[in-house]
Amino acid sequence: MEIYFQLVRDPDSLKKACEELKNEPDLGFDVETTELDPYKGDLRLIQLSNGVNTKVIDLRAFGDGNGSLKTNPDLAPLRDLLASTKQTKIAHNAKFDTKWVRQKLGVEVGNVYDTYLASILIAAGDGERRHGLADVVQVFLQRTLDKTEQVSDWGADELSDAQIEYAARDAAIMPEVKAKLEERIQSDGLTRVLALENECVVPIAEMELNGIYLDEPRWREQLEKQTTIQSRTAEELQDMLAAGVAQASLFGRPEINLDSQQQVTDALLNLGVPMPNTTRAWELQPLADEYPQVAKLLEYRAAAKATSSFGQNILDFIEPATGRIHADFRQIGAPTGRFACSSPNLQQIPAEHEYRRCFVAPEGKKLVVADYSQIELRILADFSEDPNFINAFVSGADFHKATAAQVFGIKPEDVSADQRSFAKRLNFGVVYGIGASRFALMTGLTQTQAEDVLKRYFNTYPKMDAWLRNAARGVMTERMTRSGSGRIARFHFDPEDRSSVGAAQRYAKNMPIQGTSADILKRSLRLLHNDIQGTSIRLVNIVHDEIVLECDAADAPEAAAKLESAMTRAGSEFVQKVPIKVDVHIAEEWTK
DNA sequence: GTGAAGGGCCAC
DNA sequence: AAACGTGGCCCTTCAC
Repeated sequence: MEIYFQLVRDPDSLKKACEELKNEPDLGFDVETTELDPYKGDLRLIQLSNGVNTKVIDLRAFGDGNGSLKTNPDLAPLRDLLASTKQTKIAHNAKFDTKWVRQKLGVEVGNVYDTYLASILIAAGDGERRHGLADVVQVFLQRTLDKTEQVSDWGADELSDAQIEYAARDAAIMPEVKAKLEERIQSDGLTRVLALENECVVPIAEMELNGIYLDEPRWREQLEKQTTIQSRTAEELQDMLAAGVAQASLFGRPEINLDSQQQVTDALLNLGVPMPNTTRAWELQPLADEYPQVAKLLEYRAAAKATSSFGQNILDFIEPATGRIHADFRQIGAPTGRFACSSPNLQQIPAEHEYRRCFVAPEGKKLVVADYSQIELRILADFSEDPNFINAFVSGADFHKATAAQVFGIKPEDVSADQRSFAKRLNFGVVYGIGASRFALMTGLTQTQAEDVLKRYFNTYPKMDAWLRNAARGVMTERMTRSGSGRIARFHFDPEDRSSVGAAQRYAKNMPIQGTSADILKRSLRLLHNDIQGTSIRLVNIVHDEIVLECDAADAPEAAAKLESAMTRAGSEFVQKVPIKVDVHIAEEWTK
C-alpha cells in the first residue's frame, strides 16, 4: 500500500508538520531507537500520523546526539503536540515510546491509547494469541505487516528509504488499528478497563525511568552472610550424605550436586530416610526433627536460594547511568490484570527485613510506603454483601480475631492464638477456593476437623459462601467472568476432566477478586500521578497491593497524605460497602 | 552450546 | 476425592 509521508529534518518543516497535525483527534505515534533501553541508546525517529498524512521526524537533525534535545527550542512545537491531551496518541506498547519521549524530550505524552494493551484485553487471557503489532494487524485488519526493518541499524548516518518507509507505515496504520480494536472493545464491554489501562501507561513508564535505589554495600553484606552459610551447610551436608555411601574412604568423599533433587534424593534414601514424592520444603519439614540430614538440606536450600536469586544477580541490574535498578513492569502481566515484573522481579524480594532494608532512600530523600489492608477480603465482602463479613471489617480492630470470634462463637477477647491463626489462614485461603484437605495439610488438623472448621466458617458467612458457590457454578454456564472494571477472563477446562473443572471453578472464584484488586491499584496509580505533578514525589515500586514512593525529605508528609488519599479514593470507586483501609508510613528503608 | 520443561521457591 | 489463585528466577535434566 502506498502511503504519503514526509521526512522532517529542519525547524521550519517541523513547525509546519505539527501545524498540519495539531487538530487531528487521533494520531498514530511511534519511535525508532538505537537501543531498547533509553539509558543506553539514542532516540532517532518520532513518527506521527493521522492515517493518511505521516511525519517522520529525524531527531539527529535537531541535536548533536540526544543530549540537547530537551532544551532545543526548535522542538517546542513537537513537544507541545506530544504533550497535548486534546489528541489521542495511538501507539503499540506505548510504554516504550512514552519512556523515550519522557527521557529524551522531557515530555509527558498526553492521552495515550495503547493498541497492545487493547489486544491483550480482547484476548482475555488466551495465551495462544500473540500481540505484536504485525499479529494484531493480521488478526484485526487481515493484512500482513512487514517488520523486517524493526531491528535494522537506527544509528546509521543516513537511513535507507526502506527504513523511513517502514517507520512511516507503523505510525500510519495505528488509527486504523485503533478503530478496529475499538469495535471489539465496545462490543465486549471493555471500555472502562481499557481506559484504566491506558491511563496507567505513563505512570508506569515514569516508574521504570525513576528506578529504585539499592544500598549496594548493605546488600553485599547480606549476600556475604548467606554465602558463608551456604558453603558451611554444603560442607556439612556433603559429610552427612557421604556416610551412606560405601567405599567413600577409598576415593575420598564423593561429591554430590546438592542442587540436584535426584542426587540428593538418592543419597537420603541410602541413609534410610523415607523420602516423600517431592523434596519440597513443606514435605521435608516434618522429617527434619528425626533426620538431621533433612534439616541440613533445608538449611542449605534456603541459603542457596538466597545467594542465587537474591545475590549478585540483583546488583548486576544497577544501571550505571543512574546508580539505580530499573525493572521491567508488564502492565497486564496476568489475565487477572495483575502486574508482572522482571529484570529483576522487584515483586519477589524476600519480605524479611534483612532484604527490604537494603532498598533505601538516597541522601536527603525519604521513602513513603503504603499498602492496602486486606484489600482482597474487603472486595469479597463487598461483592458478596455478607452482613457478618462486612461487620467484621466495620467493627473489628483485629479482623482475623473478629473472624475467629464469629466462627467459634466466642467473645473476641477469648480468642486463643491458635483460633486466630486458623481464622487468618482461612481468610487467606478462601479467596483462592481452598478445600478441606489443603486446609488440613496446612494446619495439621485431621480431614474431619478441617471440614468442620470450614463448615463453621461458611455458616458464619452464608452470603459469602453463596457468592463463591455461584462464582463456581458460572464456569459451566458463563464460560467467563469479570473484574470490577469489566476485565474479562475466560475459563479453559475439559468438562470430562474433574480436576480441570475444579481448577476453573477456583479460578472463577479468585479472578474477580484478584482482578478488582489490580484494578484498584491501577486506578490509584493514575490518581496519584495527577496529584504529584510538579512535586519532588516519584513512584519507585509497586507490589500488587503496595506502592512505594521516593521524595525530598521535606515533602514526605505531603507525599504520604497524597498517597493515602489516592489509594483510598481508588478503592472506593470499586468497593463501597466496606471501608477501604490504607496503611502508610514514611521511612528510610523499604519496610512494612 | 542452546532451549524447553520441570522442580523448587520467592512475592502478594 | 479432588490439589489454593497470580507471577518470575534459578537450577538440573534432557533433547537437539
